[in-house]
Amino acid sequence: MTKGNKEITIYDVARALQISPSTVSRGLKDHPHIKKETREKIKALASEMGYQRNKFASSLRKQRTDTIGVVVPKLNSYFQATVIAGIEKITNMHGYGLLISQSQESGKQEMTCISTLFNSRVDGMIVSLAYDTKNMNHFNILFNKNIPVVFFDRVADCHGCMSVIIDNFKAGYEATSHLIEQGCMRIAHLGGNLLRNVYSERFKGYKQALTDNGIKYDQDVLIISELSDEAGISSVHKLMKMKNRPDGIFAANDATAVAAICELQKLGVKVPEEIAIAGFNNEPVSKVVKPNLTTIDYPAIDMGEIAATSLINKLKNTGTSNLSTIVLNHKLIIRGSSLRNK
Amino acid sequence: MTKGNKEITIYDVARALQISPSTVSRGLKDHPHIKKETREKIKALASEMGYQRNKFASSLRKQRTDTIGVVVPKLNSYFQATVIAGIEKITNMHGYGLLISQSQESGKQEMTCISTLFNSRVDGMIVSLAYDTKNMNHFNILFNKNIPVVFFDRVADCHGCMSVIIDNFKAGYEATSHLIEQGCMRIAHLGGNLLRNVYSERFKGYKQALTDNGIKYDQDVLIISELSDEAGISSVHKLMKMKNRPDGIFAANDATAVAAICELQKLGVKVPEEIAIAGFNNEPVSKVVKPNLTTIDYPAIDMGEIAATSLINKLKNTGTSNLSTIVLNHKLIIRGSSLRNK
DNA sequence: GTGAAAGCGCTAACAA
DNA sequence: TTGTTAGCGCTTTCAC
Repeated sequence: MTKGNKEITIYDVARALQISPSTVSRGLKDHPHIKKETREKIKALASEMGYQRNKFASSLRKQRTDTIGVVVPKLNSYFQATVIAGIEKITNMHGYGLLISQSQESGKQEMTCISTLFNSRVDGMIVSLAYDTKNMNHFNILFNKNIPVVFFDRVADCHGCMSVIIDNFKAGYEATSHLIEQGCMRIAHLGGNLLRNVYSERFKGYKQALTDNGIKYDQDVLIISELSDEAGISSVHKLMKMKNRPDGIFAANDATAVAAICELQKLGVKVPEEIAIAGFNNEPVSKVVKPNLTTIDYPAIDMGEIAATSLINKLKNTGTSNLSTIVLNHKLIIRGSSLRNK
Repeated sequence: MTKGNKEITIYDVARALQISPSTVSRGLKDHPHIKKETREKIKALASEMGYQRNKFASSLRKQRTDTIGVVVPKLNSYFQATVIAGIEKITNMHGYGLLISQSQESGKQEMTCISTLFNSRVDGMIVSLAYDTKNMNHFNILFNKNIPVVFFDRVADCHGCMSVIIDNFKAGYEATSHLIEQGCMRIAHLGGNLLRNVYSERFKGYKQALTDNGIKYDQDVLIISELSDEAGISSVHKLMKMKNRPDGIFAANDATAVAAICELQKLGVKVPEEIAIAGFNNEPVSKVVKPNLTTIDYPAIDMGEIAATSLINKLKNTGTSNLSTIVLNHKLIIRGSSLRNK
């Protein structure tokens, strides 16, 4: 478009057809007022002439962009990429474009993303919060203009935004209970920033499971980190140095759990015999590590599709758009890392 | 923007300042004809009033969108996400927006992506081809309108498009030579679609290394697949059924190599003693699998940055924008999966 | 150094 | 069922 031959406009089509531009405009979008015959003619000629709607003129006029912004912490996980595939599927179906950006887990970068997308005048946004986002002030520009936001996975409770999540409390409870069933008496938790719902809920579930099974919660074996590989490794060292070593670990994500397994093995500790381990997310790597990782599976593609559908419903004011939270099912996947020989 | 209070425009700023809209427009972009003093005043008030440039009006008028389209095969790899981070960094610096889409490794889906981005009137595009893209016809709409395209990693030679790649031939040669040095005499190759430069070059390098070391290339141990986990598994079965089993495997990506290692171990075959293995890409999983995977590392972030920089140079007609191919360095990372005890 | 004015291509209220 | 018309907000040529 920069240089090449000039674009075909509705005026060109109108002139060729000896009708008015507005009729062309209407015909192109199947406006019911236009005679079917005329519509067909318009569409046929338009496509023959290679007409492409000019989104800028249209957005300018309509005060809508038909574009949705997406902000995820990182793109490089199977989970996120799959959620996005789900979002893409739905938004494409409804003729929305997608502007995707990554906050790189940084609250500061997240502000930039939000503000960039805001300046691009997206109609709505789908967001999963960065690891260290402290408050939601940077969303105010959106709320002030009534730009709807749907959160998924890492959500926040604000301004009645919709959220799509799983029951992280229950999942944490189940993973921990499973470890207890396997005979663990002292279970460490490698958790994330408790500001994030996903991590605080998983932690609460963990604690509740301990309590319900008569095990005392011990703060010494709670290790909060950014849940990286390195964190997994250093956490293991910390735990192994204890006089009172844990015999189980529930990690809030797979990366940390996997790093922990590898490091434990390096230290000569047997998994699951000496320490049983469970992770979270069912990333593909959980099937590579030996023993395979017990973890929580949750439906990334559905999360994306549902988040997108909710947002579009809200934008179009159709469907049941005032649901505030949608909770999807998760599943505990039991594998070798936690299964003690029976 | 949909409903909320109306936007501030240059007219509002102009009125408040008792000057003309054109002066405001110029002042905002530091046009040299405007007195410095006036410029400052304009900018101060504009930001105070919360003015945001309307990109649609601007694009409509300028016939440029300041937006770049990106098409990658899949988002869910460390490599791709990192390339994109590199692209984002550069494009943000230059005030370009980014439209990202995934072809899901399907040539058909790739057509849709290209055409959607084309309809969004991106100024230029950065592309890594899908697994099974057969021809480049769907790029013609871009070439016809002089929309510049930069390819990275999975590139194609067409219309003088720029490409950012590594020397896949050399990398394949090195990986194979390394296996030979470790004593492998019969090396299988798990390759990808030879239509893709990356796979054909890796294959050629493999073949050349065999030849240079006096090993006869045997087509029986070349297995072409879509390089998935499943492909790794079934390939291993196929190879293990042979009377004349290979003692080494060079896989064209890490996923396949890792799946192969796991499956071999399941079958009771020792890696690297009985079969030495090398992969490609240095995905994080290569450090999880036991033994750790020997692989080729290449600079994803640089690839993204360089691709973006080249494209922007081309768009702005600055820099050395007529380079056709940029080749980055790669590195053979030797790990346990190929290291025979010495 | 600043302003007036035209127009980018589309949509929708209103008119016919 | 179709046409007329008035902008959406910005940029830029031309004039002063």
